[in-house]
Amino acid sequence: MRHEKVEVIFQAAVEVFAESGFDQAKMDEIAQAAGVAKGTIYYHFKSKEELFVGLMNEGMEKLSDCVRRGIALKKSPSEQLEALLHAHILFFVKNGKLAKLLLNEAFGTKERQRQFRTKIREYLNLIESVLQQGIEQGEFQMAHPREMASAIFGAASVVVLQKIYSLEENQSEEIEATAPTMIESVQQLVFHPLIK
Amino acid sequence: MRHEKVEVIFQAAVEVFAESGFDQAKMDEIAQAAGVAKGTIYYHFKSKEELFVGLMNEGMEKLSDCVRRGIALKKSPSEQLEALLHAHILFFVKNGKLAKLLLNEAFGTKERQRQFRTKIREYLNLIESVLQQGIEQGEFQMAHPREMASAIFGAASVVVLQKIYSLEENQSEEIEATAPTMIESVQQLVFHPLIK
Amino acid sequence: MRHEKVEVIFQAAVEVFAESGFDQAKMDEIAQAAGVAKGTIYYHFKSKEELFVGLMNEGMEKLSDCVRRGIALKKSPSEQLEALLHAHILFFVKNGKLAKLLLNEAFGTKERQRQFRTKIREYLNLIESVLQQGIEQGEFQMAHPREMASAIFGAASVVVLQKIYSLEENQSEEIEATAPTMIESVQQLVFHPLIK
Amino acid sequence: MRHEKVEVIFQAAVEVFAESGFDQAKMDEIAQAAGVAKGTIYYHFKSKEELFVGLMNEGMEKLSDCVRRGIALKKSPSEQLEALLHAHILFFVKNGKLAKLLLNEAFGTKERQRQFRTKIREYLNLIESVLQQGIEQGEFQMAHPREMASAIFGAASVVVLQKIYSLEENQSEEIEATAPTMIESVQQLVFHPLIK
DNA sequence: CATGAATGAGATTTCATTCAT
DNA sequence: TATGAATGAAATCTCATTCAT
Repeated sequence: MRHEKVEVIFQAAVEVFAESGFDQAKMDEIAQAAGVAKGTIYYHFKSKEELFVGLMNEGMEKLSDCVRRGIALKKSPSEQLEALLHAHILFFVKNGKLAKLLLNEAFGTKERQRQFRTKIREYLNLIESVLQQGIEQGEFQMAHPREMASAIFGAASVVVLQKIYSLEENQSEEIEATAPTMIESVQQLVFHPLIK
Repeated sequence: MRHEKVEVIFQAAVEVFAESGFDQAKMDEIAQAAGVAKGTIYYHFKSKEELFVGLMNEGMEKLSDCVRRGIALKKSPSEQLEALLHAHILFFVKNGKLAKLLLNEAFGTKERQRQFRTKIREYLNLIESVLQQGIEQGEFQMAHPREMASAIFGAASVVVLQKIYSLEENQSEEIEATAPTMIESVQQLVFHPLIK
Repeated sequence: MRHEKVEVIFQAAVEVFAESGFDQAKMDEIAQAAGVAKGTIYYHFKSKEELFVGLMNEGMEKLSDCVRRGIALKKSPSEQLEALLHAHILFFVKNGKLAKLLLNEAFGTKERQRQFRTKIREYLNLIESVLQQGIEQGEFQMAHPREMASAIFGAASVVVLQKIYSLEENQSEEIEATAPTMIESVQQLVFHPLIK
Repeated sequence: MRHEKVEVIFQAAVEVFAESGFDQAKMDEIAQAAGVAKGTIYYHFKSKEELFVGLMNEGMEKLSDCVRRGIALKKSPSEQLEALLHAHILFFVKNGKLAKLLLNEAFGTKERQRQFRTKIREYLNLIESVLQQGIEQGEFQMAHPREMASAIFGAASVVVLQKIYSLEENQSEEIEATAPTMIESVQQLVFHPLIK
């Protein structure tokens, strides 16, 4: 298993990065949150950037794993897509910090952001491959699966993000209770026409 | 009309903020890009934050106006929604800088980000009101119009953002040519089931 | 003329660098000695290294100028060499700080040290050219003028350095009074055999 | 005999200190070069400074011994001085690392540097005593043997140092081949007038 | 004896902001 | 109005030293 201190630092770093964003996050704050000395972080990570990238990779990895597991149980592409949306939203609901980081830090021209987008690109490819299979098997019909993947990713992500922040402003914390509502909405968007 | 220098500063600031994000953007850089002295910015704006907020407000204002104009021409809610998506995507395609800022800086706990989200909230209300009207007039059918508004906003925004960055990485600049593809995809997502 | 603050910073920097060496010299200390804020140094110099290199270049320039002026008045190579030694030692006596920096920081593999040695190399070439002329005009006789230049440079420099530090340890400050002694010694070394 | 690990650490430390200077030398680097853990160095040496001082003392000791052995074989002061120069230069040629440390770290106000200079002072006394004997026995003639000792020391040391670095820049490694040239030059400087 | 993870004091550098001109 | 030199608070990162194992 990973070194104990590294784990603690990771935990703290997610919190702080998610709360403040990369630039506003202070290594001091992360150290304090982790209950270690600042130097300890630098003993285990070469730089703030490396710590961040490690975090991101792990986060995207977990999201991917989680979604893949959800998909694996299903046969047909439409069931798989349904499971994908379900898993994606639930994951973000349970890992709100990562959701925040995702939209806060995924776009931009810095190296760390490019690395991040590479991981997102991989995740989008996963979505796209489900769509593609649906098309091939005659279940789905669409002209641009790549764009559709982005759109679905955006819908499912922003729905959760927006909910997180609006609940935060009302100081309400019961986001998990709203998960079904969000899942239902995105699934309707994808599977049923809005128009009667 | 607005003071000439203010206009120049605004122009430069959008560029720089979009390219670097709020924190990494340097007042020096903005001043240089605007061709004025750093002091001049502070003569017209109280702080970096105020400059940013001014920018955001103006940007969201423009987006709102643009979308409202698109809607105004249409009668039925479904036509209005179609026009809204069309206008939204086209606006982001033509104002990529704002699109970048939107997702880069909209989420977070800093005061400027909260102000930003207030504007986004207003824009989401606009979308929601179209959905609501559709429901009332029996055109649309959905359980959670608020969540649906977020989802649609996310889909339309992320589709453009993802395209912008993927084209940038290929050093291709013809994003305008891809607008129809993106519009078509999001409109299908909203109006037609993916499933045959 | 050079900017006033730049001059002040230069002055202070020579003191501090000479006293502590490059690594032990603190920018804080230089700022305090100069009576400016630390940021001011960085407004005028990109880095500690750049400040140091600026200093070195100026110092070696002055030494070169001083020696060249001494030489210019003389006709024969032997008179020129005599004047060179005289000027060199007197310069180091009057600019002890530079003398310290010279031997403290001229050797090493860091970039700043390489730059420094380039300047020293130029200065050694000056000495060598006097020796060379002396050989060509039949005044001097030696097999290896390049090595001889180094040796003469070392003799004249170390004599002063050693004196500076030995006086410092006795807390005596009258180094100027000892200049003739040193000049005489080195000139004897160069022009007269030790052996009767 | 000295503890095995201590020997290894000493070896590594000379390398690293010579390459980087005292301040830039990292204990980590020394430990790695020695193939021991960092803690091990601290088991054998109280501090970085103590390690350095130990090194210096040993180095100057060796130089002294070497030169003394050279002198011991000769009778007359002039032959002794000749042997001294020969031994000094050869020692620096074979122990370039020490030569580098000598000029890099001998001057300065830090405690370790003062200790270092004490050793150098002793060595200068050795040179001076040869000169003094020469004067007393009527072989030499000079007004200031102390200054002359410094000058000779400087000449012999800088000649080698300058050669070391100039060969390094040309990535040539055959310094040993140039030893006779250097010895000849310094001996001419000391024993024969440059002037015909 | 030996280790290497952990520490924390302290250094360099950045940059929003101010203010005298 | 406009300027840009000056500021200083604050952030990242380094590394000698310690100490539990």
